[in-house]
Amino acid sequence: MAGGLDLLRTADAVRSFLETVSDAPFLALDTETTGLDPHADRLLLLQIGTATAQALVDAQAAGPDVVRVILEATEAKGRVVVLHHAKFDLKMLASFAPEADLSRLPVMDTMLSEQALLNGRKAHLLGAGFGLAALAERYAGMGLDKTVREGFVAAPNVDALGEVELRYAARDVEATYKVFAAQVPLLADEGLTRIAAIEGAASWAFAAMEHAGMPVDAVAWGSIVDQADREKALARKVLDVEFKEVIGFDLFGYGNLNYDSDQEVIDALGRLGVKLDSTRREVLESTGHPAAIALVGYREHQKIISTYGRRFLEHIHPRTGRIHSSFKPIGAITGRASSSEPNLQNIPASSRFRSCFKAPPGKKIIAADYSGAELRILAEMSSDPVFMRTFIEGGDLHAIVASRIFDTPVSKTERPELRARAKAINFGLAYGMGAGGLAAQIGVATAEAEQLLEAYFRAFPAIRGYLDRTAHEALRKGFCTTLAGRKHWFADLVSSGADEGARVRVAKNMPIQGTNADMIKLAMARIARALAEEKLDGRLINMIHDELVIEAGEGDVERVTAIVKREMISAGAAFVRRIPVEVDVHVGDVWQH
DNA sequence: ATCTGTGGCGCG
DNA sequence: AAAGCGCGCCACAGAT
Repeated sequence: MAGGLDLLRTADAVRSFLETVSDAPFLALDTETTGLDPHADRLLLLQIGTATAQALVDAQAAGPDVVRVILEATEAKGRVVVLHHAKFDLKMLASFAPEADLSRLPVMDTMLSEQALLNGRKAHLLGAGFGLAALAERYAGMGLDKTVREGFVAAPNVDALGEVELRYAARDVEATYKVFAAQVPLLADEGLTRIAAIEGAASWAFAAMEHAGMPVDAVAWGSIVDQADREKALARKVLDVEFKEVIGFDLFGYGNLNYDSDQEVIDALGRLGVKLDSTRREVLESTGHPAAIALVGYREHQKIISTYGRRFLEHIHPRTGRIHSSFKPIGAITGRASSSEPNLQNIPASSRFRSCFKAPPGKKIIAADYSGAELRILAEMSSDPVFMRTFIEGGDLHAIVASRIFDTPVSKTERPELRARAKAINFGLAYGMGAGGLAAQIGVATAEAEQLLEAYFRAFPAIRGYLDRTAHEALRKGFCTTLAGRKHWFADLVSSGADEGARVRVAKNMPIQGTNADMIKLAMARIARALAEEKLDGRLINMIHDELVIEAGEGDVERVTAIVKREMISAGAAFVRRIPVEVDVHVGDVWQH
């Protein structure tokens, strides 16, 4: 239908069209919808094609069969389907064709590919941004007028669309195709083909996860907030007494000090003789002053009320009754995903919060997390013999490290305080922590922390050698890489004024944190695929960096659990090849470890 | 009345 | 009172 702007209204017509482009190495796909909410808005158009021929499909007329036709066309030819910001279209398609197995669609995503290509070197871009219009301009010299989109929101059906809207819809497919065609050699040159494939494959898992949402017990959650309200009021009374000498009171007996204002708090504490230039918790606690201690308690209640208060519950969707967070698959420069509106990756770890996420009747919640992922990755990368042996034979790494550094037997019961120090070093060193930081972390003098670090690296020279080598090499090359080949360039850090120390710490940490992200994304893609293939009642509902949360039907929970564990381990083993990857699983009625 | 940057803090 | 990394959300403060 090149040139023309006819609408295809049946799945058969789409099949015929796809036969005319069967020589194309890949297909581009896009949708136009009446809005952004897959649980409320509708699919209007589905556009598919190449750089030279695009079909516009009246989605409502053609019906969900059109998705099956597309799946068949890609599978027969072994072709990928390219989308820009696939997660959005896939969510819309999931509502449109609930019976279709979208995990079978071999997706590549031009937006995620671009983010992988520019990770850490965005600053040099003139037309910055990852929107399709920006990419079309950069790669194909095509101008796209995104304001046309408003026409779709107002349209009751495709017949209400004008020539302008249809032409725009076709150009989006043309642009997506051309952008990807231009990205393919760039991805190959940078060694990012594998990463782009993982991101594309995981985009359905992210889409399905957002679409499913998290089940939350609003009543139970509300009672936590109610309790925090009461405790905050009590804490305020205590604070008013502590500060009574230096503040005023209103007619109702309330102190006029705003305990949420750092400035006012610092001033008031100063008048009590406590001189501070920060109100961070450690600082307040270190003073030992009862007013400062009381502030710490007040802040805990205030944190619950503000960040995890009733506004959190406003994210419950009116139609599904669940919380549909928004995930950015590449949300961090390390390659980690991030979550927002609401952030489901920083729910307080205590069971009183987590147990509010309850499985509906007949379902269970599976929580599966990589055990000690970052230290295993460090062991893999450094080939440290003690780390490797400990993970291979199974043993308490923190205790073994402590025994070596302190030259005395340590276990969870024997000298546990030394084990705790070793644990702090183990985690801190991978991020480039210095003696000062370690001293603060474990509460010793800086000189003592220096000796500890020295003892640590004497005992594990391979760790120091690896970290120094990888940082040095990264700074020389201008980028660092994960085990799967994900790259992070330092250009943006440099232009933002980060000193060499900061860049060294990123160079040490990003490969570790980012490899963990590579692993779990590959696992997510494979899990979504396997669960669909086995027709099991199981779906991803959350991911928290090294943990996956799955909702499963009671009858399938054992098979789902086995698949989740198997795929997480095998995905980890794709990159961590010489160290066993372990996954801890917990099954229950609520989200818990 | 909004916008932006900062400090603080929840998570891994 | 941050020279341990990565996020997002909140309230405040100073700006427009």
